This record gives sequence, structure tokens and C-alpha cells, in this order.
Amino acid sequence: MAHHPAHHAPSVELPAEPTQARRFGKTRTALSAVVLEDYAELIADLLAANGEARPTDIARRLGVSHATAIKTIARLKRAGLATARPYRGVFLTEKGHDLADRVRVRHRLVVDVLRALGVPSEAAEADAEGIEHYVSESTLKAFAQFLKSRG
Amino acid sequence: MAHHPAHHAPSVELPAEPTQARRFGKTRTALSAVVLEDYAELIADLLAANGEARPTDIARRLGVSHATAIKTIARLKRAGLATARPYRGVFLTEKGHDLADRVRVRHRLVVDVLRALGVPSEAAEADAEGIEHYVSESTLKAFAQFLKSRG
DNA sequence: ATTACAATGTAGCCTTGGCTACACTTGTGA
DNA sequence: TCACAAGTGTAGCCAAGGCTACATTGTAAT
Ligand SMILES: [Mn+2]
Ligand SMILES: [Mn+2]
Ligand SMILES: [Mn+2]
Ligand SMILES: [Mn+2]
Repeated sequence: MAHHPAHHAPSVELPAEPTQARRFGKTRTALSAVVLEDYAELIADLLAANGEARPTDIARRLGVSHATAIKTIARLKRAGLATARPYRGVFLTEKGHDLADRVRVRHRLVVDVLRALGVPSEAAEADAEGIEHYVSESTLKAFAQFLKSRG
Repeated sequence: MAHHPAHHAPSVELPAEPTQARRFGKTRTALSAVVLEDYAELIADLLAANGEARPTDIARRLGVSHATAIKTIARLKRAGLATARPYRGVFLTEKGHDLADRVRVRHRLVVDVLRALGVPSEAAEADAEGIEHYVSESTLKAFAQFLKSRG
């Protein structure tokens, strides 16, 4: 098997392997953070709106079973993002609050940029829910700049 | 337990539950497609560049073990996106090619928009690798429009 | 023909994020 | 007081995507 058959010269450009692997790896890392970020953001919102964040409410809003929500809350605790005592609701640690704040900033900025680009608001909100988890500092900065510079 | 304590009136606005659940659900669906989309796009690129797509090459470019790549290739087959016979490389079905084409279009469009917004190219490429999986038709259209209207 | 090595495949393990089904708390209202 | 329903927790299942370790196959060179 060994080597590539040199059938024909590469006629299509690909990024160098290590570069491409790094990019994909970054995406995978982000992937595993998606759920934690959404939970943190939602819990912060519920706490702000209702003064409490109950597993059932979290589950309902996420559209998952309460069992799933509870398991993920356990993961948030393991990650040092939340605290929760049985039957007593969920709270965010400082770290959790920081994360929630950062996610909220990204969420708003992404929605605003999409809207500014002419995306209808429901689509903007829905897409932002995914996009928000992949926006680097560079992109964030560019987004803010773009919004400012264009009123 | 029953009802929410009416401690105080909700002072923060949240989207209606079903709406929010639908958005999150959409994101989860996209999530499970991320890997398939990246594989399809990469396999198409390898086929175009090298005339073949071998599990090892796929693995190297994704930054993943060959065992992982092989398992995912099996999933692509199950999903009707690829064909592969032992020791004979991976090929895309028509469905697989279609998917790869659509993903490539999104990828380019996202990169172009990020670049146009002033994001440095390496960050644009890296972020696009994630963002591309969450861009709806609406947003795609808006992106294309934006690029056209601004030269 | 043999051999050596790269590539491929397989097995078995882990974590995560889903689910359903069932059991236990808790707060309210009768 | 106490029953009952809502909320919460637990157990056990599944698929996916990751890994390492080991076995097999193909091919290119000798
Ligand atoms: Mn989100
Ligand atoms: Mn969000
Ligand atoms: Mn991608
Ligand atoms: Mn891509």
C-alpha cells in the first residue's frame, strides 16, 4: 500500500495537513462546549427572570427531558460552572456567570450582525444559537467594529 | 412544589418556551450533522486533489485516529453518503457529492463574509469551519446579497 | 517469492447527550 | 394532617465520536 500512486499531479488546492487538523480540532473542542455554554446562558436568563432556575424549566426551554437536563447539570457542577443541591434549584458559580456573560455577548453580537446583513429575525435568532459557539475573539472584534462603523 | 413562587414579576424577557425549544432543537440537529458534513466535504476535496480518499489521509487531515475515521466512514455508508470496500478507499454517492457541494458553498460564503467584515484570514477559515454548519438558507441568501451589493 | 511496512480493520473502552421507566421529595390545598 | 401532583432524582438503555492496542491485508522492493 505504502505510497500514493502518482496517478496525476494534485490539481486541487488543500490546506496543509497540520493547519487543517488544527482547525478541525478547534471545531471539535467548541462542539463539546456548545451544550455547557447554552446551559450557562439559559440558567443565567432564568435566574434573572424568575429568581430561580429549576431543572424542569431548563428542560422545557431546551426541549429535552428533565432527566437529560439533570445529567447535564451534574456535568456543569463537575466543570465548576454551577452549584445545585437536591430539590433546591441550580445556581451559577462565578465562573459560570462569567461564561454566561461571554456567551450572551456573542449571542447578541451575532444576532445583530445577521440582522444588519438582512437576515430575517427568526432565522437570525435560530442561526445565532449555533453560530455563537464558534465566534473567535478576532471575529467578535470585527463584528463589533462593523456594527459601530455602520450605525 | 407545584407552582413558581411569585416572588417578583419577571423583570427579564425570555423567548416563549416552544420557540426557544425549537431553536435549540435545530442546533442539536445541526450538531449531529457537523461530522458528516465535514467528512463529505473533505472526501470530495481529497478525491478532487488526489483521485482517491484513503482513511489514513482523512484521519490525518481531521487530526483524528484512523480507527475513528474508519468508524465514521461506516456511518457515512449507513447514511447513504459514501461507499467503500475494504482496502479500496472511500467514494461519495450522489447524495454524498450533493452534500459536499452544499457544504463547500456555505464554507466559501462564510469565509468571504467574514473576510469582508475584516476578520483576518486564518481566523476566518477556522471560525468558518464551525459556523458553516449553522447557516440557514435565509442567512446564505443574505450573505450572498451582501457580498454582491458591496463588490 | 519473500519480506517488511504502511494502511486498514477490529475490539474494547470512555464520555457525552439523548431517551423511558420508575422511585422519592416537597409543598399545597382540602 | 395528609393526599396528591409536580418536581426531582436514579437506573438502564442507545448512538456517536473519541481513544489505544492488536490483528490482518496489500504492495513495493529486494
Ligand atoms: Mn447556542
Ligand atoms: Mn445563545
Ligand atoms: Mn466544518
Ligand atoms: Mn468546511
